[in-house]
Amino acid sequence: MIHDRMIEVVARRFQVLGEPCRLRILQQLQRGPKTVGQIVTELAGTQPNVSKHLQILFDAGLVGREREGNSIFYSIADPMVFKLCELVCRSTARRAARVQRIASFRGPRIRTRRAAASSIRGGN
Amino acid sequence: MIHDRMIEVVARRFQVLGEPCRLRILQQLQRGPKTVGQIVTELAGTQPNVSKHLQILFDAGLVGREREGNSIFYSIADPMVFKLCELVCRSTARRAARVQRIASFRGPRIRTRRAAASSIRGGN
DNA sequence: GATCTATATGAATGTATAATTATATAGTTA
DNA sequence: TAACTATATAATTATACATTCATATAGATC
Repeated sequence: MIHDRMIEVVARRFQVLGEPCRLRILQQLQRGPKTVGQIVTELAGTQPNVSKHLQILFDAGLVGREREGNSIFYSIADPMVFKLCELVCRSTARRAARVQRIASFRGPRIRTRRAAASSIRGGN
Repeated sequence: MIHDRMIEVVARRFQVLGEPCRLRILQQLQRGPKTVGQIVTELAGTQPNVSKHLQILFDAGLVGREREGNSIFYSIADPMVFKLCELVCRSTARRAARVQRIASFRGPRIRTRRAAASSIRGGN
């Protein structure tokens, strides 16, 4: 059970993780610290864009940074993110299997009462 | 390690969870299935808004629904979300403790080289 | 079938956010 | 100090998204 203020904080965290670019950055950092330039190169993004995503990740406490000469090294500050991703991946896989079996289904408007009664929770 | 296509899927999941209203809805459903009307009342939101959030949660496979007469009962379809929230909460608490100790810190621009060398990862 | 209740959906609007371009800043080296 | 490298930031634009209001739909009851 979560406080009302805490909900906003948790939501913000999820929101920060809800961007493919940022997940890719985190994935890259999983192997070890990297400079902005390295990330830009490997991700084939623009430097300002990557820099902003890194700032957002930093503000969220997900990555840390350290200057070394001219470069700045970013690194994973909270390995929790990988556990999160693993959980989501597992659940996604389960869901994919379910969808395969049950096939696509649009919503309750189409549904007859009998169909509703016979279907299982989470049924699409 | 995650596929490139999978990253988009995972990001979408996080994005769906990155909305306070939706987290509140999920929290309500944790105690058991509820109708849209019940959720609207307890959340003090508008009916169309809650309905849309429910649709998004449903499309993401996080909740299921079943019609019962005139009402539609929504329920948790994937309890994984609560594990996710728990992980985030724990990590947030740790981070809060750290921030307390280190105090506010704006970014690397202000930082001298010495400050950078002495600080720890994730240091704000 | 008309009306009522519960829920979903479409259109309009405001707001947040990602991407891009141009520029500023910090540190290094000559 | 000037030029150079690496990174951050400001301004702009485009797009996605949440919210609201009005309305449509499905089922129940009369």
